[in-house]
Amino acid sequence: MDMARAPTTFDSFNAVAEPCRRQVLGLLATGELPVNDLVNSLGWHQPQVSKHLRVLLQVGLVRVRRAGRQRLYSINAAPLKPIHDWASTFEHLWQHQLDRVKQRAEAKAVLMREQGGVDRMGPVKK
Amino acid sequence: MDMARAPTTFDSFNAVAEPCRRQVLGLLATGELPVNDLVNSLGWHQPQVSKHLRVLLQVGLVRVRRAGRQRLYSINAAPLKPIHDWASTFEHLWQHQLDRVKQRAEAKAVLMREQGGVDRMGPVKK
DNA sequence: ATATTATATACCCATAATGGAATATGTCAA
DNA sequence: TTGACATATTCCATTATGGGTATATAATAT
Repeated sequence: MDMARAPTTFDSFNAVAEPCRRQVLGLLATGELPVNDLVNSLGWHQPQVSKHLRVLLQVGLVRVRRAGRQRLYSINAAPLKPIHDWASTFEHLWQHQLDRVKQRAEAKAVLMREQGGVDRMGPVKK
Repeated sequence: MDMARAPTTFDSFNAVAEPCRRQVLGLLATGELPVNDLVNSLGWHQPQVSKHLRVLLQVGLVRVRRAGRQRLYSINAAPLKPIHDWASTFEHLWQHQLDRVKQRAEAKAVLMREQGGVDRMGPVKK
């Protein structure tokens, strides 16, 4: 009865979920750019670029400045911080997981050294 | 002519764009939980919870384990790392921005101390 | 076998997003 | 003014979401 899905302009999480928009931000990370440069770098149709920029603008991830007949877009990374912070909340969890993977790998390495086995699953032939 | 929007199950970026799903992950961060516990904690309808869990499962953000007639869901944070890493790419940008804000605040504070002015915009009365 | 509990799926609806193509707006030049 | 260039907006078709409600499936208890 209400929204089908949070609009892309709802917050930076939604705006950035679209891979295209992440690409745009990636390019803008190097500095201010006019729309046409983005169009050329990305190889997309100009309206598409403008539309993605509009979404980014609405969530405050980019700023615009007019220079003659072009509009120079620049990044404003601040709204990405909440995303980073939120993900950080879970950092210890994937660390542990990676640790476990690493430990298992090391344990295997030890076994190999001890028994001179081969790095392969299954029982080791005696 | 193709996808209207990347499916929520496309990657963790999209899965996590939905605030509800972040809530679920938040609860699971404390440990394995059966669906019903989530339903009670969140106060949503059970099918809704199951559906969100399904999306999280498809992008690998949760694992399931059967225990009798219940299914115990646990978090698997690994797919959040790419999000964290991606955001980190821009960290220096929002740092700078924050630094600039802080610097401006400090500069203002200095002026206030020097001239005993009031924290207000506009020209300072001589 | 049947009832009960726990969870998943199917169906409906309103909303909206994406890319493409065409067109509008705005700015500068001649 | 007219034309060329830079960018934005509108319209279209396709796709899929998320909530609600009803129902299916699975496991346990009686």
